[in-house]
Amino acid sequence: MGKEALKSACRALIGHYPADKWWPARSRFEVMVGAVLVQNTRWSNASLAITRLRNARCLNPQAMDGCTLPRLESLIHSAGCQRVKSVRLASLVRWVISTGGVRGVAMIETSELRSQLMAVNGIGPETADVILCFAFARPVFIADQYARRWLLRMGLTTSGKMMTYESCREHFECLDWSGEACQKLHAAIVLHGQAVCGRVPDCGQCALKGQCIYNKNNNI
DNA sequence: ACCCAGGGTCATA
DNA sequence: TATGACCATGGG
Repeated sequence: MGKEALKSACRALIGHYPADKWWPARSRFEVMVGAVLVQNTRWSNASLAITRLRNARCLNPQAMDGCTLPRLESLIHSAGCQRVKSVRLASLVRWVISTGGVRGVAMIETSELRSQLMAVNGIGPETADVILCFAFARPVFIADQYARRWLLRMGLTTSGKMMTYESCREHFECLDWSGEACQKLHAAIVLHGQAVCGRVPDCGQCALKGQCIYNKNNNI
């Protein structure tokens, strides 16, 4: 599949799944917190935890830093893996504060910011890219499971090798879109992935109907 | 009662 | 370097 074909497929997908302000958050810090809480978890569960944090006035770096670990655990309980995620949030907040707060973080250049995020305990490639894209509007592609399935279903098999996060990301480097465009693309990929109900594509159930690009070369 | 979701880390081989 | 166990909730 050529670059132009990929671009046009992406534009088509966004056209079918237009999502303006798809990531619901009132601040950049809230996006960062949400990115950790939603790891391997449905958004509905992560969202409940965010609401509890907000009601407890802990949805800012200073307040969260003053939170004890047990209290953090109970506040984010609904997101699951609370013992793991409370430690991750604490690590994240520590880094944010030591970097000069959210304003300080925002001044760091993208590739440097990515490696600093990845150095924080609990932040891997995907969470780092989510934060870069949705909290700071940086032009990065989020190569999550939905994106990998999407590529595979369009016929991009990686000759026996497994489709890793990085190998998927490389396919989209040619896009060179704005941060806002990357946000819309990720939203559309996720929405479409959810619409076809996970592993088994069924175009009858998604908005693309018969012309679903998932099924063009569906071999999963 | 099972199954899984908008992952990442750590221990093995 | 590459799988596997583990975390743990709420909804289907």
